[in-house]
Amino acid sequence: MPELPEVETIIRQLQNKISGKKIQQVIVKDGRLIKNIKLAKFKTQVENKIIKEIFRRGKVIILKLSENLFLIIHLRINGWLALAEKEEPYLKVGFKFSDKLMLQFCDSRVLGEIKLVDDWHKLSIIQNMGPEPLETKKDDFLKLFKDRKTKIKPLLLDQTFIAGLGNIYAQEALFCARIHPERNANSLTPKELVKLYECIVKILKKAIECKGSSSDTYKQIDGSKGTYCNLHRVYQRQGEPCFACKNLIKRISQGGRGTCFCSTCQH
DNA sequence: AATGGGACCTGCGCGC
DNA sequence: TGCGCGCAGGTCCCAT
Repeated sequence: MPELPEVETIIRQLQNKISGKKIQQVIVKDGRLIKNIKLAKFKTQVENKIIKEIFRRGKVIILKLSENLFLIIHLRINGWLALAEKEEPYLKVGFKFSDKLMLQFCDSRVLGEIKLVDDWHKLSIIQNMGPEPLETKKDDFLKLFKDRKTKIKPLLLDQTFIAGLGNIYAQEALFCARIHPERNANSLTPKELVKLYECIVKILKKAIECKGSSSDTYKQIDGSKGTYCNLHRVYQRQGEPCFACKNLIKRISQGGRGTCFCSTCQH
């Protein structure tokens, strides 16, 4: 799934490759992804605009265009971006430049989102979003957990609590910190929270270094894979031996989503 | 505030 | 071999 490290990888690569380019033509293969604006208007508004800046907030990709327009891209579960001349499989919306390269939003499940807004700060997903884990100091991180009674794993997935973690990195961080995913957040000791903080930072940085996890459809913009999936310790490893203790990794369902963990190592 | 469910979607793997 | 079912999960929305 595209989570913080995958989205960070994408925006860094886009910054190098498409900053300053003019979008000559918008190609829409599936209009369902375009959410807040009529198709025809979307095309006329985006065509001939210049890409001024590329950044992200949480998992949201934001392209600042000329004339103060913002193109908002959310890959959700299965989306990926490609930069190529040739049409990729599952191409849904393409942005063609004058050199024939095309930024391609591909999505096999059609759950992704594209919006065009004049102020990205006003988007509700942005307004409700919790802090960036890599820009949060340890003490501020610890304060977030005060009075939170919910279970720790679903809490880490909650983007209004902390931004950017998804099902892969939440599970990996909990294993790294040796914390059981069903623990109530307010039962964690300061020592455990510090460990969790350090694990989240360490894992996200390492995953960015590896250019993300290509467990599913995610790829880099040139089509190559991210290699952090080779370092997964629990995600999708149910029934396989724990790398630390050899006991079998378990899988439970929390809030409708799978959680893999080691019941021996994580308490 | 917490929790659970459904909706959005389609590809894939499984059982029969 | 082929069909149908259920699962995968990010986010939003509604109900309890």
